[in-house]
Amino acid sequence: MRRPTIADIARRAGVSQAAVSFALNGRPGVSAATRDRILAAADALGWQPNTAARSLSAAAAGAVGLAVARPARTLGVEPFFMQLISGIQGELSERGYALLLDLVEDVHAEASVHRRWWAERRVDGVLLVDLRTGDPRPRVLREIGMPAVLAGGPDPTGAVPGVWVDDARAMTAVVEHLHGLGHEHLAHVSGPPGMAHSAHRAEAFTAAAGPRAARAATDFSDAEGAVATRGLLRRRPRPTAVVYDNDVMAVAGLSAARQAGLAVPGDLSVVAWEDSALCRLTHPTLTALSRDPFRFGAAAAARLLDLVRRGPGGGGAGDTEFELPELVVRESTAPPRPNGG
Amino acid sequence: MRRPTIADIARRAGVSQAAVSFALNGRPGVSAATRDRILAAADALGWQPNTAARSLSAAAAGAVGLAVARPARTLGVEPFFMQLISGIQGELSERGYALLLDLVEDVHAEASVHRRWWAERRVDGVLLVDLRTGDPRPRVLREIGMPAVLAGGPDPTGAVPGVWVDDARAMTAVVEHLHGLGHEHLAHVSGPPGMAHSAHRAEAFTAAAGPRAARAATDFSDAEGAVATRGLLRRRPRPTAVVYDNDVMAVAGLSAARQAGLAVPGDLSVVAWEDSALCRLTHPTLTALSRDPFRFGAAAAARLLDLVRRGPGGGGAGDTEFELPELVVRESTAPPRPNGG
DNA sequence: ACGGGTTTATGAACCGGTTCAGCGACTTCC
DNA sequence: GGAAGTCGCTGAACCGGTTCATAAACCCGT
Repeated sequence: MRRPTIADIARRAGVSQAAVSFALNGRPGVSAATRDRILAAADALGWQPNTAARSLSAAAAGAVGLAVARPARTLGVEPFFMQLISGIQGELSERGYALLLDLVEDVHAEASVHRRWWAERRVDGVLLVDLRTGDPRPRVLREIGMPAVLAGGPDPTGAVPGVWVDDARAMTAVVEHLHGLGHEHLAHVSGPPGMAHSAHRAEAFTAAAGPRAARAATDFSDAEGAVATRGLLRRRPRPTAVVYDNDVMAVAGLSAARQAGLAVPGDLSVVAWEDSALCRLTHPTLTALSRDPFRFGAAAAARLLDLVRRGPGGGGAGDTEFELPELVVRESTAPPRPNGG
Repeated sequence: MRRPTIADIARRAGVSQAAVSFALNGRPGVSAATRDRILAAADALGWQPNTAARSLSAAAAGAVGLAVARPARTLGVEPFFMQLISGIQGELSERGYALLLDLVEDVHAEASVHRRWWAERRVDGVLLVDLRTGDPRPRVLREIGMPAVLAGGPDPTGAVPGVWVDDARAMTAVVEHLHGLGHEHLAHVSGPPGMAHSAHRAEAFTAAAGPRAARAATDFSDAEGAVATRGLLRRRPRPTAVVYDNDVMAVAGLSAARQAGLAVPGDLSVVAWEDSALCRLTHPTLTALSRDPFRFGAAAAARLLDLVRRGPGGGGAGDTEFELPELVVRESTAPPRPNGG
């Protein structure tokens, strides 16, 4: 019960291996009648291409990689990633590509995974997430010449094309919403300043809310989100609204505020950057900035496959803008109490 | 700037390709001196094996697959999965294996992904999660003869070896803890009865808490967790403690209880089956059953690689028990109020 | 000095596809 | 009717490793 190969098909259909290959790949060189006979034989034998053999001659792996450099602890809690992966997956499997996943320590480890994958010809390209300031990855990728797309770009060095969201405009919209409700003392709990998108948002926040608005940086974890919240709430004037850079920290901030004896949204309005089930789990439910990570992942994957198929030097190095996230207003934002602050 | 191949190494070291292959794989047939020369040449050229070529002759893919049939929505919220994957990943990359991930609709789609992966020789084996009652996957896997390990077994059909946790014993421990606190009216919010481990736990709950204890089944989502909670709280006598089959539902239940005007743990004690950051995010923090998904994943992956290396018919079909989860008591469980119920 | 055994190295086949030069047979055109 | 072109198909090389039969070189004891 050996796996059938094209040789078996050729024998059964009474043709050469080359003819079988042509027929199976829908290229000219065989008559319609012969093609049908070959396809019927392949079908009867239950033939499937051996990826290794195909990769070897085609010099393409039929797979793309995603290495993620975040502690599994944080990764797991953020629904964002799974949805992103799910979106990527959908796009890939539709075109017969597989997804290789690797969870690593940091961006340097990620860069070496990329190197290895490329050297071993395990993947045809990679997706990048979480660009850091001074990130080594774009440089490495350009050096080895592997196709790559940055989900969450744009890459300031321009080495890697990106699918990106206009965080600055989104942040402005959030701040305007809070201003519109009458809030004057805003605060922002950001992720690590080393992450490019985090830094962007922080800048945009300051630009929109004014240089005296309160800010705190964290590692995106619930723990630091809570600590940052406590710190901000001790300030005078006390902020009446906080924007959190992810959903997990917003939930943690909610708990922290409650423990400090503050009502949400009465004493404090809360906005989460990423929308997810988490934001609907809490009481009150959280106002959140909602983008569709599923479609975002799909867009990035599509862009990558495009790049892969174009081959090296195929142009199309530009960035693609993804739709602006939408602010979903729920229970956690309201006008500040007149006696608050 | 072509990628170096063993032919290049052979030329540089002045030996045959076969000698290079022997040297690089640490097998006998070359002298120590020649071996060193070859390794130096390989190093100088920056050689890495081409996985496709290696797979083709070795008839091994150097990768294992994980197809998950759960909606991305639920998957994302449960930290469990990412940690599990992270654990799997750690074990795999240590031994040079890659992980293929696929998110699919249901177990039937999963079975066809398995079929395709195996036919294409993309993977050497797969990991299974979420065994269903009457699950088609063990049958298919046995039919095609692909190595597989069930994370969360055991498989009642015995077709697939599993790494499993004694849920029944764990459930008994939880119920005893609640009994010990003085609770008499317990309830259990389980996952879908179609999931084997969920069914197991439900049975164990009934065995330990008595046939009249309240039970509700859900799809593991926060939404159904909340609905189930509201239903249980309308019962008379009202349960004073609820055991949730995952962390997400426990959090949702917490909100539902609060909205119903009940204090936790004063009026209602809450236990979550899976421990995660989520359980520490809430207020009060949740008492939870904690197993280490990271090490659990690692154990399952190790078992699979073992099976893969043993080759077909290599025996070792037995199940492996993983350590019993530990009950981490936090703020959400306390003795019932004497005037409660 | 010689037979037997071990160590070291080689050439060539092989894994399962893809691809291309080449070759009949058949059509087309003048 | 013969040159030119097209169509359908084949044989063989090729991708980059692994492996095995075989041979050359070396070691040993007698």
